[in-house]
Amino acid sequence: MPEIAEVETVRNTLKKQILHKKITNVQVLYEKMIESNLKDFKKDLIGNEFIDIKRVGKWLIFELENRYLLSHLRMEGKYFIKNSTDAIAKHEHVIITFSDNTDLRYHDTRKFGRMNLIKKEELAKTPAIQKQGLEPGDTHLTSSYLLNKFKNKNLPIKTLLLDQTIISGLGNIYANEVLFASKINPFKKGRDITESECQAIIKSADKIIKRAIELGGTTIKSYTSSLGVTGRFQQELMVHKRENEECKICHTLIKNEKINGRSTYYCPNCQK
DNA sequence: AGTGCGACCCGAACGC
DNA sequence: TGCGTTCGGGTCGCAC
Repeated sequence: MPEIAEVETVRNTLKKQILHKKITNVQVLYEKMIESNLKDFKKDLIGNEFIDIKRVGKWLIFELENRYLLSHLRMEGKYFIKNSTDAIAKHEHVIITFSDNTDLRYHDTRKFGRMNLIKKEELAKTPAIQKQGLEPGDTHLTSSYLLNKFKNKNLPIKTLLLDQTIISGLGNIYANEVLFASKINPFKKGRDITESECQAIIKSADKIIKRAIELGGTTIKSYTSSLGVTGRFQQELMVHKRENEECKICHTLIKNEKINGRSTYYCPNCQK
């Protein structure tokens, strides 16, 4: 399940593989995946080339001369490079063919991912992009910024960490890990979060994301990035998916409870 | 405005 | 063994 570290890994691997190659064909096998006009999607891609790949939060942004192709992998979206002559595999929904007879293929078992081809000037007013908050590692992400965002909130901190308009890029796995590293109980209300807890969140989010990127992300279920790289961060998970296993710090059993419908793993002793 | 929750998907895991 | 049911994950949009 791609989070910011996975998306960054995909971005880095794809940049080495697909830039400056002429697009000769586009096949869309699952039309609902494309949020923009389908005919324009094909017409505006064919004959052009990707000149860069950027990222905002969990959104991948493929840059063309006049357009941006926005791509969100949601939980299980993956990109593969294959030969155009290879048979189309199950769950391959969008196939972009280059003039050297290789394909960029988007694969998504859950069909949750979305793509949107927009004119460059539309990027700033595209809601999904425009409302993204600050990323871990951004120097503007300070404790006063977070305190201000949390101060009137009655929602649990776990839910607030998943709100992309506050911090951009944390998903369920890293939200659980960040709270453990910060020694904060996931049920604690936003308005009760202190300045030093904000500092701890900023520090651990940055550290955990950097480490996860270093290790190529976190492989849960079937997730692999475009080069078949297997994320090794999973081995470093302290609480996520470790229900009823011992806390690696104090040996208390890790709990799993739902917060706003999302599995929340925490150590009831370390995170009081 | 803030909050809660169903819808979108389908493979895996689970219950019987 | 096989069938039916439940779950999960990020985001959006709607209801309150």
